[in-house]
Amino acid sequence: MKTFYITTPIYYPSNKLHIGHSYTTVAADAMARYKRLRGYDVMFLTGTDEHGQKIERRANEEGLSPKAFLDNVVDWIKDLWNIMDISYDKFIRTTDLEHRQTVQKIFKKLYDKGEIYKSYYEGLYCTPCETFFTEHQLKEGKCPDCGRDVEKVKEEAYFFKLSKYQDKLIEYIETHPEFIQPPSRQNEMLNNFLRPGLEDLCVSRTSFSWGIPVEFDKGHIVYVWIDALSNYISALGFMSEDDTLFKKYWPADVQLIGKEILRFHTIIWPALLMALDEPLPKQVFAHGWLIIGGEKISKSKETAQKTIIDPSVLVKRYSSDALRYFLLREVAFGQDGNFTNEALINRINSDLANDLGNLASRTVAMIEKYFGTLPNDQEENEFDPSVRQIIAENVTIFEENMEKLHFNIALENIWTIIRRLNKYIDETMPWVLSKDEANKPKLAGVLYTLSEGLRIISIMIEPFMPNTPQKIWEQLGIVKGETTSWDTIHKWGTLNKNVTAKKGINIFPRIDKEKDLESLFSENSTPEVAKPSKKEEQPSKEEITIDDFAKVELKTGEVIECDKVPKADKLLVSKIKVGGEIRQIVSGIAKHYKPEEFVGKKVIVVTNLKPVKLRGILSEGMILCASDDEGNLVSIGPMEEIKSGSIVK
RNA sequence: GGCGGCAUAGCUCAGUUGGCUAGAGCACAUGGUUCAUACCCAUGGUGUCGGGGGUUCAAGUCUCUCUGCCGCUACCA
Repeated sequence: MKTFYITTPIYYPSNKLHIGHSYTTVAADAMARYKRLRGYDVMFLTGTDEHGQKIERRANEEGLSPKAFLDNVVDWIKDLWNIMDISYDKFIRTTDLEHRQTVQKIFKKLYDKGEIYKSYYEGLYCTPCETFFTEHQLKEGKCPDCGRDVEKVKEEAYFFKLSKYQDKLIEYIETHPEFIQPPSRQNEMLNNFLRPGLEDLCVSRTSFSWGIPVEFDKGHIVYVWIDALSNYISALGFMSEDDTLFKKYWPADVQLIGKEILRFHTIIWPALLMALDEPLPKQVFAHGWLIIGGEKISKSKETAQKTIIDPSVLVKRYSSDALRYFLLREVAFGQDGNFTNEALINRINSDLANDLGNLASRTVAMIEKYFGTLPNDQEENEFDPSVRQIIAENVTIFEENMEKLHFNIALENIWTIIRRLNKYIDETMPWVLSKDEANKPKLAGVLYTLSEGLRIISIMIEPFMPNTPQKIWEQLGIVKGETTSWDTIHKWGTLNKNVTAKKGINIFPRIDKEKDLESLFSENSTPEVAKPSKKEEQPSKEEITIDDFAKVELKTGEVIECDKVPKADKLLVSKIKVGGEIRQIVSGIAKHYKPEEFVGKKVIVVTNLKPVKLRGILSEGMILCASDDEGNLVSIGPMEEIKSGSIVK
């Protein structure tokens, strides 16, 4: 039997998951279900990445041990996948004993092979500039900014020889165009990372303890790269006593990821596998993001506040089938797309209720009304050939699109069939046929075509909407089995002629959009509303004493001059009058302030910060700014008049 | 700044190797229909295919250039 191994990333459960995580997982699930229907032996893996400093800190905040904190979140996640009908075969947690052991073995093996070596965090350090540089950043062996000598600074750590794989990776990507999908991402990786050159990768830390210790050097913790990435093979028992699953399923057929982690999965991960002498996944597919509320300035906040993104709320309200359909239909897989509750309801109403639900409803109603059970005596009509042709064509294209993970087009193919059948009813006008007893065979033929069409549709939607097919089958008297297998969608006439229909509840009821959008919020006292999810809440820092704070010298000042730093997108260089002196400060605020509008601003300046050079320009201090997790930034100044140069404390 | 991508109907987008009157869905309008979930079917766009040059018998499709967005990347003390 052919195997199919598909993975999602393992999610970082420092908080609850949101619609974006559901998106990836639903896509993987649809693919897994599709392949199972096609007769593959499927392994579908998802899970959680549970180590690291942030988890440690979050658990602390909650007053729990990391493990106890994680168990709660993981239960929540599994519940979510349950109500979303995610049919994963295995859920891996990086805190699983088996995973921890495998990671230690992998680390050891790489170390023994000389792929990992102990060294020092050996930056080439320019002391005046306080900056680490890599070899190729240097200009003639000197600091590229100030031209002075650099020195090596050391800190003990383990390194993976990533640089060694640079050429192999380039060659692999160039000779395997299907490896990185969509193709546009290939250039990104080649141009930005591979061709400029790779540096060896630091794969251990000594700065935190919540993680997997390096077996032979306990002070070191395996850093995220090897810990998290190897889940894809540790889940299959790689390097364990029983590695039959690994032998059976590896290499993965598709690894789905969000585009933000492309680099790890197309450079570090393959390099690790090369170092282990294991084959690379056949494909890494980076899908886009669901944008909440969009980028449009005027509307963004309002829309974001009015968008519920907690998937469990949406599932309870609209059903998992509807949400799953929407996620994969609305946006081209691989591109970014907008997510709004309104768009969701629109899709449910027009595609699911009006087109599909209503087609089933009217078909069943007519069979029930005119026959109850269709007679054997059935006659074709002039429109049948074209219906059969549309179905045959779209079934074929559908399968091609599924192979390419073009879910939205695949769904469109199904809806082309649905529309054709709705049209077919108008063409054949069964209610007219029903008025003449002599037309009964013709009428039965029409209703059979509709039933058979619905049967085929119901099978095609199964990967996307696992609960809906059964509802259709029940109403058409179809029993899951031989007439619902995948192959039969190619065989027109599989359905027995004596279709017996029994009307049930509406498969997809229409939704009153206006009312629903309102109640979506009133019913949920604390709805999980949209917030850009890419940046997590800033964790609070360690407590400090007043003496620590006193080390910082803050003074008021005024911007008297401001210009863009050439060749830098984010930097502005300002002259700030602080009391009697004038300081030059470089700040990364060009995205938020135009130089001319920054002039005249009253600001607060950190005046005893060690000067550094940024882009070759001396910066003597720092301007205080506040920034939120949505990327907004404002400078902070005195609220009322006060003499320039006043101490702030 | 470097590399890459995108700009097509009110909205979301398709448009293979350049070739007949530029498409789909949604929304809107008109007509039809009543089996059905106020649904379905039909019809309806004068769209400068972002602006401007060029190649060609022929360009949304190739090339140059300008403009505007986006992604990755460096600089955010």
